[in-house]
Amino acid sequence: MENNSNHICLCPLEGIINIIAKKWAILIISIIGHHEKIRFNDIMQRLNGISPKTLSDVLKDLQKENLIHREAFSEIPPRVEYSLTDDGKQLCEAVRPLIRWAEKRDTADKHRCRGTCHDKPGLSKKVMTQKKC
Amino acid sequence: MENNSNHICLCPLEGIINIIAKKWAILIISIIGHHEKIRFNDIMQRLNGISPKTLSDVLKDLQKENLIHREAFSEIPPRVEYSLTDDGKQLCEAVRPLIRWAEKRDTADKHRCRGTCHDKPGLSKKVMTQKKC
DNA sequence: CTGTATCCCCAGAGATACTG
DNA sequence: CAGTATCTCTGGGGATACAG
Repeated sequence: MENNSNHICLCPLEGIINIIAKKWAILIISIIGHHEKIRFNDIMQRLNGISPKTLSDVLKDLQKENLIHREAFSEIPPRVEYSLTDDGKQLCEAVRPLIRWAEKRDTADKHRCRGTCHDKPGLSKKVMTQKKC
Repeated sequence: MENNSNHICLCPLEGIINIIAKKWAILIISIIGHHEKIRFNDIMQRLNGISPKTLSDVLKDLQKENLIHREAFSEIPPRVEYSLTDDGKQLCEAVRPLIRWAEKRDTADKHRCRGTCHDKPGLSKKVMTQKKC
């Protein structure tokens, strides 16, 4: 790749960085993106170890960014379903190459993700430990 | 249906999150990716306000991740040139849809990027080609 | 020119307990 | 079930000065 003609403006990136740089945001977007609708606790379980507060925070952020949609049912017990907005779906798509790249890199380099995700030694603590692969 | 039929593996995401979630990482990757080689201070200027320490930190991270290549010349004054490795180039490609999405969103929504990136003081003309919004 | 070496600060992430 | 309410604490990021 060389200095190709298509320009790039880094300014918009500042915006998305505030979104995707959130530790859990991409994860959550991806998870919701792979379900039409998904409930709070389901997300939480899939994120293995996220605290409800953190999840709640990110969820609210994503709502504010108009990336996810929140639908609450006035039932007992309460039920809330999250889904992607159109913007969110587009983001999810845009993120997919990134995930592919990560997967390729991951398996090519060290086969980290081979069903042993639940006990990975020595991964940085910033990293979440996923259990399902 | 929520458990096994439709899952994606989020484990690889751990890796990339530690990379792209760094506030400046994607920016830097993109900047380097749009130059074959670029020097420390050039990056710094384009990042409008990053401190040398922060830049240095991220740069080292990216090196460690084998995403960028660092070539130092034993000259006086010293010269160091950064470029993307193959992995870095792939990442740069993978990130592009994200940037496009961000651009689209940006201009559609609020036109936040109104030329602010055009007039950073002290930028040389030759890099202005990429600064088009 | 290309970085280190320090010091500081606060937002983000976690843990836990509690509520509508 | 779906979240708040607190409290803590770490480390990323900034500023500044300095070194090779």
